[in-house]
Amino acid sequence: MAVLHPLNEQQRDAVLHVDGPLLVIAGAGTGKTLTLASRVAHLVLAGADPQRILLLTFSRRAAQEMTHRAGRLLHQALGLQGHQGAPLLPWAGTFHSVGARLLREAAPRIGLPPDFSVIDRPDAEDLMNWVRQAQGLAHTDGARFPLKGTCLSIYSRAVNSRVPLEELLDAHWPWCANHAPALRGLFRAYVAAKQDQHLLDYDDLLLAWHEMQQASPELAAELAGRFDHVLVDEYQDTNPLQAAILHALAPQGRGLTVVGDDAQSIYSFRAAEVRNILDFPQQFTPAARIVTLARNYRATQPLLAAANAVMALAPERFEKALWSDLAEGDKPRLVSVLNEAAQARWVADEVLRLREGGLKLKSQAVLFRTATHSAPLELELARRRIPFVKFGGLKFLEAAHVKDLLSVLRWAQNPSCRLAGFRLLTMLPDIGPIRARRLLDQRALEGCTLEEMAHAMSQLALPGPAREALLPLCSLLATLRTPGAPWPDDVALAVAWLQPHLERLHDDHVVRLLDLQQLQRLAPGFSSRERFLTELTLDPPEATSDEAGVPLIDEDYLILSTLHSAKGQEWASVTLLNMVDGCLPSDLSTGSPVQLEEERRLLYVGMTRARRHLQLIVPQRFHVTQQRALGDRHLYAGRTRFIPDALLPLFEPDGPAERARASEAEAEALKGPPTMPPIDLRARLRSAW
DNA sequence: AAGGTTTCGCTTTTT
DNA sequence: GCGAAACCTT
Repeated sequence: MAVLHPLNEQQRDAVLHVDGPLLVIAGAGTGKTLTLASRVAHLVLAGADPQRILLLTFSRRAAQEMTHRAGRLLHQALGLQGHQGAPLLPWAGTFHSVGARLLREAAPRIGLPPDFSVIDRPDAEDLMNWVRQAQGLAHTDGARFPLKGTCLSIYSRAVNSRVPLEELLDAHWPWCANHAPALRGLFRAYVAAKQDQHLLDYDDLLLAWHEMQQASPELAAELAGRFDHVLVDEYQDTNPLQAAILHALAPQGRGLTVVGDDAQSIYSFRAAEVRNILDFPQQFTPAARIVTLARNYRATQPLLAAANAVMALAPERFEKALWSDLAEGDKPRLVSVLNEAAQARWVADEVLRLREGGLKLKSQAVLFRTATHSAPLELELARRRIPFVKFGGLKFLEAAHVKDLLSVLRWAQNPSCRLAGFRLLTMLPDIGPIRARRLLDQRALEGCTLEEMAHAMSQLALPGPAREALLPLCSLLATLRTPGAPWPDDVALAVAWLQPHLERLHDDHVVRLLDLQQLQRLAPGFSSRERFLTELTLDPPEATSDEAGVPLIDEDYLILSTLHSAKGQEWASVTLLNMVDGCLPSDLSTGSPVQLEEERRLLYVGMTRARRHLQLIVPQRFHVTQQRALGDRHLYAGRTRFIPDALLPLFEPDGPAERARASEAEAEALKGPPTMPPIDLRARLRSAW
């Protein structure tokens, strides 16, 4: 069969496997996507109904990639011509987005309001904050209560890991352990607030899905019966809750395929459990079949040797060494530079040098541990007019004005959403938290007609300007809530309402308005207001439309990305920034061996993104923001502990500092007195206590 | 009661 | 170099 032709033996095994559960251990660059897409195409050719195939991936981007490739394979196999991109796999998406769709559909039967809104992380934090204030936890003198973000992290982890609160606090937030009872009360109130306002946060999408399976065996069976095949990508990054959902979807493991790589598990902070993938086979009787893909088609042997060596130092791992036919190639380079500024200059130089050599900017990427690490490089790139797009970090959707617009649409869609109402009302002149709350308590603004809303206003003594500003909002809501209002004209109306307020509140309203217009252009791509709101919160547009000049689609640009966002991608050339202890592993993640191991895998993920060129940059001296109190704001940092001296033969030393050192060494040999080694000031500071 | 201003404390990774 | 809480002015 044509679909099988380009595959190797193991890949073919994975594609042809029938019936029982299957685990595919797919190392980096071993053709995982091709294999999974081929399996889907093969299933369809063998008679499976695409409507009854559930494909769960980690990100929406991965889902698109997968459906695209499966579609192409099918087209080729069926000898179809051209562009007939039929909606091939309607059930491809993230756990969260699929959960949202299933819940929306089942809402009437499970007591869920059909107009529920999905809220993203910042909104959930706002709500948590609201409840936190209401419970008087905000200003408790003495024992500081955890901030909203921390509260939400604890809540989320409790839900996803299914670990009791006290145990969780002891393990991950020991300094909050004494707040356990207060946190429990807070969470209870948080859940009540969500239910009152018809809101589901990210965790609810999984939790409610799971509860729906548990609450009714009939419903569970019905859900399971809906799909003949369930395929899960990046299984190493699933958490216990997702594992439980999956188990209920395919109790006997029939038609269940999971694919992953334990060496690339990097989401434990989201309660992902490597154990999920390691224990998968034994969950079933007979145990699941295991197919291992170890032949790497991406990188050259020298790059793989270095990556393998880094992972080989991990105390615990699933034995598998990647190999490649591509013997030719350079070792990865370990580049010493003086400081972060020198790092930025070196990277810019190198990027241009490679481009001269014929490598497009788009096939080069610069990766880093945290979004802020790229700041000096971004400045340097802007200075030299090298276009780039950054992935990870701040999202378009998190900008205040974008949230304002979405709040209008959401409040129209879901009148119970006080979160949205509060946000909009407090934007108006002379309306602050108190009046906003009073207005919301009237509940009349939840109505559909102007008359109802006008009544609410008359109940309150409002200053003139507030009254005047409130009217247009009410009339907008009344219009948007009229059944059968034409979509996507809603967005234009909302923008028109928002514009004068933005002009009044922000100096940079021109840029903000441009963002909203961009959003307005996206709207027609969604079938309804509800889909627009839901899909946008579950899959925010990646790149920020910053004023820095967003490159045109056909223009060439360099990729900047966090290591996490680089998952699943590959580039001809990859440069890793700040390969020093404190950045990787991150200072915040050196607490436990488990965290440390995850940082090691993060380095592995970064290194295995490269096809031909791999550069690891080590700034000798770099700026540490936490150390302001010390006069010297720069510190000497050592090379990352994941590349100890023993591994150096696998790397090629490079960089100006390296050359300087080489010539220095030469001079030393002639002169005599040794230079002082770099001092690890931080170790000294730590040992002082 | 709102809204602007200052000061203090913390600072990852993402669906 | 950022957000939340306290402080101060209208």
